[in-house]
Amino acid sequence: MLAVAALDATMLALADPTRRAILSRLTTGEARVTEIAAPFAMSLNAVSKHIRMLERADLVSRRRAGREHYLSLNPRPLDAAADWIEQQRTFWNHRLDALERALAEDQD
Amino acid sequence: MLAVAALDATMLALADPTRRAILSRLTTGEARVTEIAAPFAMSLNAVSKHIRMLERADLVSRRRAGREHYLSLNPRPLDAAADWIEQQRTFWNHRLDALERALAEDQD
DNA sequence: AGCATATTCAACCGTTAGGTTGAATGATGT
DNA sequence: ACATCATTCAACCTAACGGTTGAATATGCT
Repeated sequence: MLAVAALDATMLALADPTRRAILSRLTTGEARVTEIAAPFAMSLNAVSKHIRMLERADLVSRRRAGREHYLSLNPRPLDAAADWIEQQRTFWNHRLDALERALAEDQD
Repeated sequence: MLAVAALDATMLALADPTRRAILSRLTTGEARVTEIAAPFAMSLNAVSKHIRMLERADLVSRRRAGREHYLSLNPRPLDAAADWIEQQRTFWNHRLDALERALAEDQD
């Protein structure tokens, strides 16, 4: 139950291109909210909200240093997302293998 | 441009748990709309809409046989999604390596 | 103390997601 | 021809998303 809900939150967080860009930015290392917001053609507030969603999905964590908030990436939830996709491909390939075998039998 | 938009559509389609369940179902092979809808506690119409979104993301394609529509999985767009996630992890690890080297230097 | 900076909170707005119900379309079977 | 089955279309609803602006909060600087 909890694992499923966690994947839901992760996938939802990844659905938005701005949030994906924020995560990419954070692979380089920590950054403050203002720094993260700078490249985007939207208000600081909008970016702040995106960051909050990333925190809810536990993809980002926050370290307060006075008035500055340093965000950092937490890549662990990405594992479950990658696993899900990998599973789909695995099952898909199994099915294709079965199809191939069936076709081979037809030729006999 | 197009590649980015395609990833957007894929990620958006994957964001919903019902749609992910539909994709999982389709790894087994083709299925009709009614069959796909059966397990879900929602109307056929709702599932039909989800399927349309999956088609828009090119994750599912449709073969009409009389009044029955057979859906099948197209896993190719998943590659880009998996690649994106893998990139994040790669960059993240590079950054950690750099950190380790920095710490090692500090000890000299 | 007073001003500037970093960030969030709160209220609002337009669009879309996700669902419903009811009617329309189109193919099947008798 | 007719009733049934498979699916979509259309209209509607509510909640959430993604954005805005303006005020609040808290820290830092001089």
